[in-house]
Amino acid sequence: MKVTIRNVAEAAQVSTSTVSRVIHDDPRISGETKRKVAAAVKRLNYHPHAVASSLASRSTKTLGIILPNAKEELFMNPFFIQAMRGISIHAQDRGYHLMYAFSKSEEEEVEFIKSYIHSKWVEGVILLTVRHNDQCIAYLRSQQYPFVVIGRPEDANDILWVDNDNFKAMYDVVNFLVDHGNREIAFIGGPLSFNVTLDRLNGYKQALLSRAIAVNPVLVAEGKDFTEKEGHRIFQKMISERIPEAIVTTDDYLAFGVLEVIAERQLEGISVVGFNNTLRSNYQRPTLTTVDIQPADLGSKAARLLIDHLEKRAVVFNHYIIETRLIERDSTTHSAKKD
Amino acid sequence: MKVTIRNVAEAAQVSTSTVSRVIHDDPRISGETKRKVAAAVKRLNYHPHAVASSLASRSTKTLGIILPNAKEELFMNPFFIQAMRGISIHAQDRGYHLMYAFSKSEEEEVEFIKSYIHSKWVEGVILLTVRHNDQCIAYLRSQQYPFVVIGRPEDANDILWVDNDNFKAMYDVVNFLVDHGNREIAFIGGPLSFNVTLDRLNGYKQALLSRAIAVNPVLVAEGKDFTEKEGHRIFQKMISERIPEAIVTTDDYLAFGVLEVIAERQLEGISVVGFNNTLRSNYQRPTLTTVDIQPADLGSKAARLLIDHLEKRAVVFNHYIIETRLIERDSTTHSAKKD
DNA sequence: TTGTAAGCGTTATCAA
DNA sequence: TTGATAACGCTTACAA
Repeated sequence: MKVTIRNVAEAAQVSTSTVSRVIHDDPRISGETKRKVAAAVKRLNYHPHAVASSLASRSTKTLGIILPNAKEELFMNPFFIQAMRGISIHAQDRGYHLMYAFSKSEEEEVEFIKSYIHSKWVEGVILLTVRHNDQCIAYLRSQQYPFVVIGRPEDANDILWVDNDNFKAMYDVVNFLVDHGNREIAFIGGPLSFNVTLDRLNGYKQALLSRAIAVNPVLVAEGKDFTEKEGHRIFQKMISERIPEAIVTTDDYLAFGVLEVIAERQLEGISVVGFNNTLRSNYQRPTLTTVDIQPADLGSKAARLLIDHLEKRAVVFNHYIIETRLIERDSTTHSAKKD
Repeated sequence: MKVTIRNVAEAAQVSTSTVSRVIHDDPRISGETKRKVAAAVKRLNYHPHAVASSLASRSTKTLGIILPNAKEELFMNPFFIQAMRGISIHAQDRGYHLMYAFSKSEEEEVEFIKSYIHSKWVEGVILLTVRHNDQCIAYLRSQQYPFVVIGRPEDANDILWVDNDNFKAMYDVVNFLVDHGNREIAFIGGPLSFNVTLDRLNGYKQALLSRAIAVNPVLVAEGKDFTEKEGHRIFQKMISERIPEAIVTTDDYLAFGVLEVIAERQLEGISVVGFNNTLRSNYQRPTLTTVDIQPADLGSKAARLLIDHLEKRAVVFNHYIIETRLIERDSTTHSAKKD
């Protein structure tokens, strides 16, 4: 019933090693036997047993993906599925398989990683997010296990990572706004303890500097989180001191909060820009101008980096920078029709 | 460096088979040796090599998930990531691993399935969608390979599947609308070639019947697809003949199209209900009343059904029905504030 | 260019 | 209750 390499060998009148070689396209095999074996493989409908092959060759060609412990909310964000898709596309091209697991807490994440590593199922791990003081990164690093993370980790040396250029992304956004005639531009970001926030804040400051606009501290605010509520609170407070011409934020949800205040106060002609191109940004009224971080690209490049590393290709980089894309919508045109 | 079962055996002064038994909690092992071995395992920090174990036991405890070839669009729908999450949660409890792959076309899907099956990596396959005349189902069936599908397949006999009760879901929606004083209720569905559509149409008809309301053929329409555009087209045509008091649809996007027409024509007091609780339904104005199909539940039960089957538990069912949940929002209250 | 045979790290069968 | 030992199906020195 079950056809093994042995059967093929017998059918083709060669040894099992020869069959193995033909299957792996070993160059030192004659065209003659190659044909003979290939024919037998076909005739018997033989397919190598991946598990056996993995055991013998000590290589599973499998990567593991850890999905973060997250509130339902997080999965409303297409980021994850898109990143997983990007990873899958690249992994396929390189002949790698993918395993995944959702966790319920950060500790559980580490447990999964341990189980992946110890059981020797996966040869490398892909982390889809970086946390402050990330336990997973700490563990993987301590084990010297190959892994890549999406997002720039705190200590990026000797670690594989993929991220957007958050400085440049925000730098470009601010320039875009200045080009459109805005000078008083506010910045509302998440906690500055995140690299992302810091990078974007720096991009904001540098862009103003480059256009010879002074940074007004009153127009720069750090949020406690990335929520709509927080965006609302911050902007409400801000306008009691000064009403800017435009606001850049580090997250669509912060921007939604800002838009709410604008609607409530019936402020006019104020531009707002978000980050992440969330689904909602396109259905919000007005639709929100936002920065797409290209999650599928992030995923695909992460897979590439990790596989290159596993296969010890001449890896020049330990990271990739993925281009972002500004998506212009109504929140920066002031031509939004009022429903 | 690498510690194997052999090392543990030597350290504990027993045979490898004894170690293996202890690890698998074989009942016929004395407490004494059990302790001895456990100690050695701990001391040496031994972890079984999953690949070797799989080969010997002929069981990988791994399931494969095929993600459909889909337009970007589809992944805006949280269904997939939620279903994958549900699958993961259950699989973890049962000690199963998961592999996944995105495909670019239906043929490629079949190729993935073949590769999963032939390589013997996975013991069963989970399909997240059913197509009309589904090639994947046809192939898996022809190979007699264990699989489960989310959605009711065309020939549901001898197949494992998980689905909502689409008849009942729509039946309840219509009753809800009747309870709220509506009598002229229209139905706008996708192609009737889909079981889903048919089931929901039947639920609609039966509910009207039960409330002694005649079905008006003018108020029943079949769409060519599930798009916003199609919903718009159909409803526009429908109101040229007759304006209903309420509309039920088989998909949020169809409902969005209907809402558009309502806004354009400034019709008032018309209720609209969608299906799937898409992200957008909650940000649309008015927010859309819709039926949540509980994707995580669908996933989790799919995993359960498949694993039960693989482990040959006394499986009474070849399917599970997942409850739906009606989410009431502004589109059925007529109290929506107009932005 | 091909074959022989020793692993790869477990589990399972059989015997004790 | 435990131990030998032969699988599991393939890869890979090493030999020829």
